[in-house]
Amino acid sequence: MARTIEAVDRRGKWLRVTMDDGSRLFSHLGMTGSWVRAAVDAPPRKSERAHIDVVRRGRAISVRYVDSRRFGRLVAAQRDIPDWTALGPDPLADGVDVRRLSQAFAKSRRAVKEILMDQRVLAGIGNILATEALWAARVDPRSPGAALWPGDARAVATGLRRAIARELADRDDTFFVYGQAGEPCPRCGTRLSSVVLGGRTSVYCSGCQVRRNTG
DNA sequence: AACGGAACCTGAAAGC
DNA sequence: TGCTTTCAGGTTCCGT
Repeated sequence: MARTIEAVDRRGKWLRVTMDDGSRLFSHLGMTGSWVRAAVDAPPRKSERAHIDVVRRGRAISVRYVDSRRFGRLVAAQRDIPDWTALGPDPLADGVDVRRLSQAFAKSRRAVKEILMDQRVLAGIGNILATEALWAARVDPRSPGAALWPGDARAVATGLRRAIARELADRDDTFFVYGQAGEPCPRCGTRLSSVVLGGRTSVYCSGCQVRRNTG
């Protein structure tokens, strides 16, 4: 029953644990999930959904999967699952390719923010990064992908890289516009607006994020 | 195929 | 104080 973990890797919001017998474990944290290390004999914490006991350098450790909202997923499989294989490039591991972004935008009339959050285009871009990147690029999140101007893909790519870098630096969860609707735009002072796209709140500045339109 | 909207869950915060 | 409503860092499903 005991197996040896051969590799742990991440792609976008998915984590993959590969065992020496080829079996795999996939984990997605959803909105509220987390993995927490604990003593093997520690009682389950609130909202604990699963646990894995491992031996590392001779010491037993328990890793607990906690997820109050239960949107996360934990999947055991013998091979890679479609949720994993369908993922686009990972921005950190593979970089953000301007041409790929540009092509994804060009072939879709969906709002640019929804395209950015499509995990097949880039893996791991969620509401925060998409919101921050479009603000940085001065692009209105409602703009149809196919209506973007030349140079927009590059600006959005740059915005994504910056937003990711900021998140990694972790300034105590401070964002330029995410969660700041009603506050002044840090760039031009206009009151930040909010609109729902694909069921997700999208904050943007009507003053400096220009809407691209077709025709 | 593509789009908007609801559904899936719980809990913290805001509103009354 | 306490009950109700709203909202949340994500994804999937369903009807049009």
